[in-house]
Amino acid sequence: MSPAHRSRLLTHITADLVVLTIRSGQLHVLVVERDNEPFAGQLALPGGFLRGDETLDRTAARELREETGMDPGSLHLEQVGVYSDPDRDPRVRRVITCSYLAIAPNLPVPTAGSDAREARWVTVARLLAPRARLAFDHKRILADAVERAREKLQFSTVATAFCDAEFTIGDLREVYEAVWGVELDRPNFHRKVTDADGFVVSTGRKRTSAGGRPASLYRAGDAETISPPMMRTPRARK
Amino acid sequence: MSPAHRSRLLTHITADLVVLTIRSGQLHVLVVERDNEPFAGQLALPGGFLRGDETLDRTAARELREETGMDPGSLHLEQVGVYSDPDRDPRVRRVITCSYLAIAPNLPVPTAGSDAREARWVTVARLLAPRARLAFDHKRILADAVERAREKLQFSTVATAFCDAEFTIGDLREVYEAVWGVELDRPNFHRKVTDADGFVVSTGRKRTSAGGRPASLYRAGDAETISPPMMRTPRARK
DNA sequence: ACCGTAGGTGTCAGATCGACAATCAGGGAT
DNA sequence: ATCCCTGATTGTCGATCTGACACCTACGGT
Repeated sequence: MSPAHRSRLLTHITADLVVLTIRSGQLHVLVVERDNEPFAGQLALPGGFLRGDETLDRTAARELREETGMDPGSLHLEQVGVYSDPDRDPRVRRVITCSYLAIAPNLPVPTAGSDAREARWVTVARLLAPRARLAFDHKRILADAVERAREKLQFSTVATAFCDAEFTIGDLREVYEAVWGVELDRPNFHRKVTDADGFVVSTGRKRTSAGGRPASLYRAGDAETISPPMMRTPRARK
Repeated sequence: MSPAHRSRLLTHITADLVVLTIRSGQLHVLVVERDNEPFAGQLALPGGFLRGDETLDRTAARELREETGMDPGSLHLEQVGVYSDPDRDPRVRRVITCSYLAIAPNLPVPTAGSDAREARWVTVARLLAPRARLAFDHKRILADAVERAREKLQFSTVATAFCDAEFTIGDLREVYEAVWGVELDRPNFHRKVTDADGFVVSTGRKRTSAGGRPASLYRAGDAETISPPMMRTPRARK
């Protein structure tokens, strides 16, 4: 082992959060501005250290509440991957992180969190742009989590996690369009989603928004997977 | 924090391997018999501690070579998940592990590994049976990795990682049948696989084995995903 | 009353699927 | 040499799914 690493046998472990939501048709992620070195002033994903008596899942849930004021019980939260490059954190103690993907509906305004740092929504497109910078290896972590979300939309029903408890098929379609960056055929999407077993359940109600016929309201069904899967058909962006 | 955990702020990190292969139509996993406490004498997944100067991916690759004598460069190796229950390891130092799924063709006899402990293949079915026991939380880790493998067969081309460099469509079909525990329709499987873009590439050669018409040999194609996916059709087991 | 907009249904041709018949090409037995 | 058994591979067909797109519905706004 090289001398540079001899002093780093003690490792700390963190959970970092990639909290995604859709705002006005764009995929957004929650970021905080760092107060301290390293990377002070730069944007980073929210996250924090594992405590001695908790699992990483609990760390992720706790940080979600502490840093963003959101309720971990109410939204989709799943482990994505571990990042363990010895040099990913320049501090003396080596830090390994486990990333979590969280999916939230639009409603909550995160900055309202209690002891939250300056947390805010930024479009994923902006943070993944070639010249964009994030602290540590968070750009990579973000990219991996977004890719995970894109894949999961195809085969699972997580898309409903982006919506409120009651939503229209149009809302759901906007989720797919925002996350995949494609435009989907309305009629076909409607049929596929309503025909799929356990994806959406009709409540009797309707919602009448500005312009257009009132849309039926649905809530998420029991199913976790969709078969056959939703297909990501490449067509020109809106 | 409770006193019981106060002394466990220092954590060690391991990589554990779920090495899968197919032997005579059955899905097998590589296990070792533990020499030391805890769980001495019990079966466990191979794995080992992260070193100060390496990533977890490198730890997994190194342990694969050291404990099983296999060449990590030649087989599929992917991170699956992190297991961080504070009580998952009864030792004083808390141990968090990251599991890796490795997929190997049948050929290598693992016990031939250099400084390998007693390593051997056991059917997954046997280890996942209700009354079966594995050290630590390795039963859960195994179950999760196998489930990951099952899912990946649907949408990706990893099934070829179970085969030798050159293989027949029948070999590939046996992989699906063993991992999914179903019987697939030969003609339809053949068509689907050969029609899928970049899944398999025909070498000119043929292999003539005992009984039956000689089968054309293929090698893995460039594609990593299959679209449309392979469908797991439930039919009676052989 | 008319228009714009978005929700939702109908239709149709082409692709895919699952089932299964039929044909091909070896080895082994007679 | 011939027949039989086994698995590989090709054909066929009806049921289903998909993607494109016409068309009808029901609101708010003007």
